[in-house]
Amino acid sequence: MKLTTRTRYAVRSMVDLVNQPAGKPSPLSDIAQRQGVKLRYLEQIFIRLRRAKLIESKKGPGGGYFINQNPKSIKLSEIMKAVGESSAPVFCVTRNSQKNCPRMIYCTIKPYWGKLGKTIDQFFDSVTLHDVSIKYDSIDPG
Amino acid sequence: MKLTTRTRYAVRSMVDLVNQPAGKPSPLSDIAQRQGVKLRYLEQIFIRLRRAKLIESKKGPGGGYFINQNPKSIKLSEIMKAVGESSAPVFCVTRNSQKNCPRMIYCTIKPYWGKLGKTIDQFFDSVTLHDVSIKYDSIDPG
DNA sequence: TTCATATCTACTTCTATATTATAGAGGGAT
DNA sequence: ATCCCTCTATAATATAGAAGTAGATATGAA
Repeated sequence: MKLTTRTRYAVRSMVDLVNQPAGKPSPLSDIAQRQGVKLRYLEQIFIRLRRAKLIESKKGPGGGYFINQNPKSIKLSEIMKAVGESSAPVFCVTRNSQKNCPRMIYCTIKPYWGKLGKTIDQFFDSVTLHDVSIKYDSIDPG
Repeated sequence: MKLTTRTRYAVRSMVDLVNQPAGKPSPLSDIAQRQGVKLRYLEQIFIRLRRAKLIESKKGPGGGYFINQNPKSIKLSEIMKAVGESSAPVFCVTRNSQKNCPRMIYCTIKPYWGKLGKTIDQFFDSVTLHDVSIKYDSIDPG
């Protein structure tokens, strides 16, 4: 049950942006260097983030990417969605592809995969960009 | 966040075994046919399940695989573990590989990936083979 | 006009998963 | 004893999707 690097880089880069001076664009090359990620790869990720309106961009010298909203208002689930990561643990629990599985009528397992997907969804919905940007205080020892 | 086919086939095949006459070995070729999975692939999965003592085997004519314990006592987490699926969403939250990530000292995200992993773990720990073998009664509409 | 930046499209490489293949070991039946 | 059925083990190959690379273009500030 691994996350893709696209997702991980996306979250890391968003945290990186949060830590930059507010309103000041960061060139992607700087972000790539700070995060130790190849610029060309990060480009593709940032285009998605921008299209999802999670970040804004400014072209030309002095340009770059920046966040123009409160990190507390951005959920991880939005970042996931922007870069195309799905929480569905199997293909058959997403709405579109239900019809493709010939077992769906009598499959006794599927409802549990659905539950798992929802559990994961709830996690991503409950954690904000702000949360993952600050030092974690372990309240519950779970 | 997809499950591998190895995991899915493992769970499906275990359910298949539950539905066979108790104590009577099922030849793997039959299971493969019923499940629509290639025998050669299923062989590898079943060896792992047997090594984990989740199932037993009998060689020779009339032999095959069978379950010799209560499906209520087998957790999905045991099946996952047997076939090598991990709930860790990123490599750095498993104990062994912690040392490999140079960011672990100051990374503010990692604790949340750890939490996600635990959440997934809890799910797999809370669902038994019996659960996924019977028709699901949706009690909570969540 | 020049340069720094983002944006877009396409292509290549890589790797884990999935699949196939080959050989062997054990055991029941005749 | 021999045969065939079954599991067991390991190796080789194929595939798909992720990861990474490249080239060309658009935009805007100085």
